[in-house]
Amino acid sequence: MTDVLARLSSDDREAAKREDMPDWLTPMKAKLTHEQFSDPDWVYERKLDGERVIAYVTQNGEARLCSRNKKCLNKSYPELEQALVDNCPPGVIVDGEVVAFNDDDISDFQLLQARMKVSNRDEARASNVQVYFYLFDCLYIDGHNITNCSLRGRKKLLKEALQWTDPLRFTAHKNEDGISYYHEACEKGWEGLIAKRANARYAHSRSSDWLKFKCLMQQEFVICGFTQPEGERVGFGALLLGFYRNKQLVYAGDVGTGFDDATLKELGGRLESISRETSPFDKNSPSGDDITFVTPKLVCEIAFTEWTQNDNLRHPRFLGLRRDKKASKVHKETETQKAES
DNA sequence: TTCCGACAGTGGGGTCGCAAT
DNA sequence: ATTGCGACCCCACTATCGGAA
Repeated sequence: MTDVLARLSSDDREAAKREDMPDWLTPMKAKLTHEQFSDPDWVYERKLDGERVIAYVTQNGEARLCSRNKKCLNKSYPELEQALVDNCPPGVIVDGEVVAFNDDDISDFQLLQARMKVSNRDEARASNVQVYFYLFDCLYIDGHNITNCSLRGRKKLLKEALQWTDPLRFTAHKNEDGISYYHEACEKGWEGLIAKRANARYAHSRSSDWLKFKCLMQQEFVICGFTQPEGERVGFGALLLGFYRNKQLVYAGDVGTGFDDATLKELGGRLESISRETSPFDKNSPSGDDITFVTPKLVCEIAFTEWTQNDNLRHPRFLGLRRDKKASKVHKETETQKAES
């Protein structure tokens, strides 16, 4: 038994499988849940909003960065490639998230997108968007595939294997109090938490051994129009959403999911009956052949992850109609409103 | 029998690059 | 030169089916 694996429990040592380093391991994915919990058999990590990257550091000491869909990302993050070459032993596969932070220290996907286009080291140095690689798992080390070992065992080997210096960061976790940590996370403006079953092996699929506790935003919007359905879809494609700012309707993007077939048909019929030619929006109205505008009087509840820079919703989904709210009272909830007459 | 996981299909914002206009 | 489209990232959700529990 090698020194590296000697640090594992006897069960984990048995689970480690000696084999050549694989070219590709399908990344494990988390399932979304709305029921948060505290359980001592689980650990809780900060959920970072960035790009998933699996890094292969070969026996020759070369680093290959792969996206979730097997695309090579070395050109996007040359400084991460170099950091892995310098600080990770050869013959290791690690799993993590590449992120960029905004001024409030919140992982910011829009900022990261500005960095994804970088294609060499000079450009990376010149970019003012700094990226970090938060590692949270180790799949292969010291000639062994350790995906059948427990999460705790893999994390232990991960922590000891690398020299932890920026831009490489170890993803810390809490061993208890999932619920209070979740509330803390949302107050800080984090994207949420990932809860992981501490003794679970690494599954090459979406698994309920990893669960997303996402912090959600939710508010009402005015339905201002709809798009035509495509393919087998019935009723309508998406709803055009708006809110009032200075008594003008501002476009907040579209929502196209969260409906079952019955709702698509029913609501689609209702929208047809209140359709109109002119846009209810202010001068920044969307336009297009497949858009039908409606009289802005129906209000719906929408859950989403965040506002984008253009006043659009990210990851929106329809929760239901609101009958108890007047359309004219719908504002962006983060904006302070003057009293309306 | 019921439930769960995997897939396909629909929809979202944003970015880039290339082809058609 | 501008526009449109697909391919990437990040997703949520519904409907369906077959196998596990």
